[in-house]
Amino acid sequence: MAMSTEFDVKKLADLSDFEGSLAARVYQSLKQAILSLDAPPGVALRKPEMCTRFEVSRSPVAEAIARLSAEGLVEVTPQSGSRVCYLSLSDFHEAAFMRSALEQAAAERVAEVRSEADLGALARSMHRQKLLAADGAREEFYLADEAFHELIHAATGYARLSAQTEIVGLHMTRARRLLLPGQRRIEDTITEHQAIFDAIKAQDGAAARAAMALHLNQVTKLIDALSESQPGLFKP
Amino acid sequence: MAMSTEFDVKKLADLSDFEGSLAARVYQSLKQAILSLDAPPGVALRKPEMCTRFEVSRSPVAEAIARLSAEGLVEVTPQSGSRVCYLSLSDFHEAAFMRSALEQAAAERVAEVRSEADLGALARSMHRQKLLAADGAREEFYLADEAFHELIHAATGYARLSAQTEIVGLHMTRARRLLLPGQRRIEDTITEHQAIFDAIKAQDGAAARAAMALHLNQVTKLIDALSESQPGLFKP
DNA sequence: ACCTGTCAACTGGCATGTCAGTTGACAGGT
DNA sequence: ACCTGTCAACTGACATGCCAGTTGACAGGT
Repeated sequence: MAMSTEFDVKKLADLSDFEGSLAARVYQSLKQAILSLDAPPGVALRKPEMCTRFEVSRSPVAEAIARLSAEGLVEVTPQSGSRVCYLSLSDFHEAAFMRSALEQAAAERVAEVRSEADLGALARSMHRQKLLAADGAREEFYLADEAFHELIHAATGYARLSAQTEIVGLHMTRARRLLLPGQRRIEDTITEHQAIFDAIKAQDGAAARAAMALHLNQVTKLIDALSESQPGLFKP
Repeated sequence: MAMSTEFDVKKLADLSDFEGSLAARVYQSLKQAILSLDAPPGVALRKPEMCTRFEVSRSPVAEAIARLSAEGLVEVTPQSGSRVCYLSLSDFHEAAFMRSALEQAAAERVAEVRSEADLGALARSMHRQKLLAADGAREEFYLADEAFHELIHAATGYARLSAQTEIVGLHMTRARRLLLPGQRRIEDTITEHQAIFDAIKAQDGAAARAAMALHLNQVTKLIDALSESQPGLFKP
């Protein structure tokens, strides 16, 4: 079959990699596995298996799965089972729409209210991205990419914005893992980030919004192309 | 003291008013109480009290509080207690920012993709709002107001948008309860809704976005004025 | 009157016991 | 071979038991 229905719990990150309550750590470990597609869409999440894997009881596992269910990454059928949600093109589009709405608003606001310190942090991030791209450090560039967006969220002065943006965009983040970014896409990303940065520097809110919209729309284009070349990747 | 620290559990809605699992029902009942300010900010949520009130065990109550904590309505101090979050002007502004971002994007999209059926539903909603306003039915108008916004969310075709908008805007919704809308505000609301509707009808995305921004900004203005006239309502 | 150390009552986090609904394998009839 | 009724194994939901950390009242020293 095209998609495995089993899931090796050994791939789950150890709880010691996270902090907080046991339930919070189980949640983070599972979310990481789901978003990285290590836990493939459709796979059954067996609580007893998780309990032995993490060496915890069912309580923290149940709470973690309940939270993932509330966020739409896991679907729970009462008295039957829990499984990782299938990839869905409509879920992706919806997540992309909501995330884009929040990020456009954030970029526009940051352009208007940014401090010199914010601008400096963003400039350092741009510099770092270019260095990593030149080194071909793809994994680190991915992290720097995310960090750039988080810097923009932070510069709005809204503490919860980053977390909320992540939640509404979860289905986009997961689908994005299907794309293996080549050197070309990395360079395009930097160009798009540069446009956002320039608009923020110039305190041009409308331009920052437009540049952010353009940037996030690239992922949508790539996913749409992928779904056409590989029908069956996404559920109806 | 200005704000009660006790909370009469008798004000909680019965679980039979909701559907789903016990945990889901407890969650809805508590959320309703928090958003309506029946559960005043800062009040301690005592689990044993809830258990006797709802006649359930601690499990569903714990899950409900965990979810409210994840959404930011309740703050949990491990081994100490859980309390309803205090009203915060910054939380309000943040929620208003995020909700406005999503609603502006929704209004813009609906203006562009609306069907005739969508337009008809919105027109009926406008008509109903005017009738209720003429009757002075304030509580029903409040519900019709919310329904109008939900119709716009639904018309985007994005199934989760409405729920996500509600979540990111929770702190705005709660603070809004401090405002007792007079006849004047109701008429202003209708005027603002009409502007949104007209722009959607005219398929003018930019106008719909602007009208929605203007509409939601009114609440911010009123809350800001309230916080100035009554300092101490909001925590630092 | 004011600090301060003690301790009992309370809290949330976690482990575990129990139960009813779901499901899939399988036996038996067609 | 196919349909079908049965049932055992599994699941999630909920109840309950236990423990450690927190807190506030209070006694005793200053």
